[in-house]
Amino acid sequence: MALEHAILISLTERAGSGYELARRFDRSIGYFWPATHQQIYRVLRRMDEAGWVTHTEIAQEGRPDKKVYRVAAPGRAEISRWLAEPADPAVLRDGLSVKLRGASLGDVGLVLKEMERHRAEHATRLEVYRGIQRRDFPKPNTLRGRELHQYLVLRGGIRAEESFVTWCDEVIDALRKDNR
Amino acid sequence: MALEHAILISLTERAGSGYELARRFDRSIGYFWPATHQQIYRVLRRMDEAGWVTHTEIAQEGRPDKKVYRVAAPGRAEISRWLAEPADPAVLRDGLSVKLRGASLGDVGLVLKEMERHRAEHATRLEVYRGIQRRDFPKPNTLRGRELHQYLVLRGGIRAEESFVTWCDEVIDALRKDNR
DNA sequence: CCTACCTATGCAACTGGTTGCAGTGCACCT
DNA sequence: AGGTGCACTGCAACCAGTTGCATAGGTAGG
Repeated sequence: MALEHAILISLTERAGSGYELARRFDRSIGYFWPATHQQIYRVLRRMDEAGWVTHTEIAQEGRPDKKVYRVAAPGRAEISRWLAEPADPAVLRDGLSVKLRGASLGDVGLVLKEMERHRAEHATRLEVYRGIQRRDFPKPNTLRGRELHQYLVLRGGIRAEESFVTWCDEVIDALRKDNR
Repeated sequence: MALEHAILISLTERAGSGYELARRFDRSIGYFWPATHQQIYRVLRRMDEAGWVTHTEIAQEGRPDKKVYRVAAPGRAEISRWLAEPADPAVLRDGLSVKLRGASLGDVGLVLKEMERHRAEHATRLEVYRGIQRRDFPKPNTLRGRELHQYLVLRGGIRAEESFVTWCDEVIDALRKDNR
């Protein structure tokens, strides 16, 4: 179960509250390990009880108090233990492919529309990734250690989105030709 | 929930038992919508109760009896209803990326090994896909309708695996250089 | 002024997916 | 003779993830 570890890793980079973590997940680590705030809160509490993290309550004015979590020694140990065990293969669940496969049982035109919509969404996300690359990693070949690793993960996202967009184009093109 | 629909689509292509469906999922539709036999059995029963599918019990000699399911009219209606509604974006959960991101908190060499292992697995799967392409779709530009759609889904798998393998190579190369 | 959204945490109920087990009979290997 | 593996279905327990809701003050916009 990698959610614990994704949170721990994110917390080593910077301490934060459940809410903040949920935001972070929305725009970085959650691209390949999505999580809702609910899940994050639950896992944080569990890890707190297990002693992997500690929290300090911070009173705020004008906005609700928050609990800022940071990784404790057992949490760090747990990360390196987990890093050493084999990762199971990435899970992909793509309803769009299922639809495409069954397209001829319904309105193919609608599936084509869906394809175009997804193409647009992934193109947007690709631009987001490229923006991050330009802003945060302008000189990739100077990177080392943690920053290099972060950059490489981003590269994976870019590659995945690129190939998704290209695939959509191939599909859209083929469906249009088939329709003529 | 696309598992119902993945099963229905698979059953329109060919009627079959839960067990057979589980096998099929293992080597085709399950590549982008994985499911265990347990899940398939449960969903089949639910769809049977809902009238989306019907089953005939088939007594076999030497091996256990089986229930062969086929799609009923309401099931077909349900497919085309579902095809017309928007698909939510593909979900990816990739523990390997999480590991890479946190690699510097543990033994980077081990993460590199993991990367190589995953690279090999994905290369194998890529070869499987390419084999299917050669065998089942030797002349892609003559395809139309259902076969075209199936081919296009396979193309998506090929593209995804290709880009994954290339990414692994990029990562492996970069980690090695960083280690020197 | 009212609505809507943001920060912040959390409970409760639910659905989807996983794991472990159990039974049965045949085929194959050692 | 004994073990493993395949074909076939299924129960039970569990774990992970989703959805809806509650609370509560602050800010921004129509």
